[in-house]
Amino acid sequence: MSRFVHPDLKQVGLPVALHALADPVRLAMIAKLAEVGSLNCSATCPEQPIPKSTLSNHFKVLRAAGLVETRAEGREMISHLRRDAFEARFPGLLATVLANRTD
Amino acid sequence: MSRFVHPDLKQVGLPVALHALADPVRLAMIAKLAEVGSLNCSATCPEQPIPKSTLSNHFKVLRAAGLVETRAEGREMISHLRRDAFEARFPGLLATVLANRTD
DNA sequence: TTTAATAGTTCGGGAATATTGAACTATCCA
DNA sequence: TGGATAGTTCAATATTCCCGAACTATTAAA
Repeated sequence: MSRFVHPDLKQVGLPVALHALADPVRLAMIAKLAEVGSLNCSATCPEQPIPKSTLSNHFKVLRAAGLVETRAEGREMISHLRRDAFEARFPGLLATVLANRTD
Repeated sequence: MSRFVHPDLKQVGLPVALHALADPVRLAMIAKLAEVGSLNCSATCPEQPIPKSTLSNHFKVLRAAGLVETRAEGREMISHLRRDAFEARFPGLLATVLANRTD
């Protein structure tokens, strides 16, 4: 279990951020995180049965986009949105995307 | 030259829209269209030398996302943003994305 | 009317990405 | 200690993307 990479948002470009948001599974994960706050990895998963390795990859994409921060807590990996940092870098973007999401 | 497909925006999902926006070249194209109005295909192209076939593909993606409408005019293909329709489907999204774009 | 030039599309194959099963690490608990 | 749980990493497969080459359609020139 190596440490996770949480980039400074100055280094995140808009295309990377949009790409991270442009996936139904990741959108569902982010919506759930926005709703609930912090969640462990598998609880963030939507209804469909997503393999663990795929889910792990989705988290990596979300972290690389500066959307999510993950910390180890016991054997769980707890993730939460980097709301303020992301908002500071891309004002209004997350809120607009979430508002336009249809379940 | 077949006719272009311009979907009803009701059929366009948020991930498709975000995916279309999540590319530097397409973002530049859209920014230029937003600025100038209507443009032919090659004039929409950014500075870098993008191959014609690639550019053509980018337009197909933009059309599929409901962002752009293309009509044939002589031997040119004139494209313009579907501003109102896109805004009605995804309120605030295009404006927020364009506002967050750094040249 | 050919012939050439322009503007872009379509097709196909190689390059780049994404997905996922299997093996692994780390932690907790009995 | 051993087993169960939580998730990562790796490597192979599947999918998507990019771009050259060939094509269509229109305009212009010879």
